[in-house]
Amino acid sequence: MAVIYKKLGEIADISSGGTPKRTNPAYWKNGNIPWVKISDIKGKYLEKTEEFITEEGLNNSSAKLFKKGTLLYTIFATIGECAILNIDASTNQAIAGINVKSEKVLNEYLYYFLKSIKNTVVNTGRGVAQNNINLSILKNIDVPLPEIEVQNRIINLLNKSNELVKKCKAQIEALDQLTQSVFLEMFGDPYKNPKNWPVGTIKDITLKTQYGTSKKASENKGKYPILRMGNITYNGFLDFNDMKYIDLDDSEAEKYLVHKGDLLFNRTNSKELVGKTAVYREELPMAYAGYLVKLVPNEKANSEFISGFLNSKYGKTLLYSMAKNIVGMANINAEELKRIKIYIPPRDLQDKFASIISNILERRELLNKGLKLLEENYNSLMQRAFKGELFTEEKVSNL
DNA sequence: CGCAGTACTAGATTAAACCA
DNA sequence: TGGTTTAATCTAGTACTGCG
Repeated sequence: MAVIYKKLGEIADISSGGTPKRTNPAYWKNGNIPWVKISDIKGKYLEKTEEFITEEGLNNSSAKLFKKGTLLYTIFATIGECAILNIDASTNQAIAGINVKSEKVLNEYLYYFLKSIKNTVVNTGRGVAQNNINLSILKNIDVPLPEIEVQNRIINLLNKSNELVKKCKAQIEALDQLTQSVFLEMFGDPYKNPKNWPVGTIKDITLKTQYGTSKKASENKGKYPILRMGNITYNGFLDFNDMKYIDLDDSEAEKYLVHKGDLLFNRTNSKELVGKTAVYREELPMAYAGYLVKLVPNEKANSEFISGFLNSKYGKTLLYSMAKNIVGMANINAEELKRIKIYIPPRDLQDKFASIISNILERRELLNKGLKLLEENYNSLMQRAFKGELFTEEKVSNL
């Protein structure tokens, strides 16, 4: 039996909102009507917003009030994000509200369907500086409409698959937390130093520091991949997606290559991100850019320990307070980095910590691979479900 | 004349280049 | 090396324009 298709415009009312004048405080001050912006759309359900507008603002602008249960769909700048309203709220013109009016369509079903065609919709976007799609594109989308029972099956299946993805992410998150708690357990609170380790500065455990190369990197040409600030994550990992390349002659290679066991430190960035620190754990050396500092520890320290220290809550707070914030950019130079006070536990204990970390990282790697599979599975289920490959009317009636 | 559509403006943030 | 300036990018918000 062929699945019936209907236009989204036939099964739902679709309209977008508009922003009340920001210059009129009467529209915004002390408002109690939730105001949804694109950045509020994060998960499947939208529970709360950052801003609110007033009754007056709602009535004197093209802002519209959408009821709980409305599907929100972003149509401007960031296209194709989608969520189900779990509260009554108003939106701006970047977000369309889709109100299902046919009882033959389940809200969640439509939600998953819209997610499954995101790429197609995004590609229809037009615009000079920013892309946008208009409401008629939305209204023209063909929606496959199987029986409610089939819709329910699809919803359940995708919910389950999505749940697995979420759980896996939570496990990875937990492992990252574990790194922190292992550090605290082994060495104690860095501020109180309950185990009375000798105290010194980072300088005492540093063999040398070196700024990276100021050569311009190229998109694809060059002997070495080059690490830039974006490659260090806030959590202290290296992200090798989005690499550029560079050539170094032999005399520069020594200075501007980072080797396994070295520490990388981001000296310039916005105040929050200054001091991002990660251990370089790869076998093959890479180049690194001038706004990163390479720190090679001496015999007293293992870079995993220093990284654990700087990535601890204490370390993050300290770095934040140290960053000199001038015209939006903040700095911590190599000298300041080396002046940071740090407790110095025995080297063998630090090495033990490093080997635990390496175990955790292995497990993390496995989980990441698993996560990738789960996500692929989720996406492929989504695609197949709406092509009618998973459930047909006959199959359901036989079950 | 109201409203949808979209070009334009602007702010926040991040990344990279520059210069003493 | 170190710090400041500039560029790029991403996203939110405003305000015309033209159509029904």
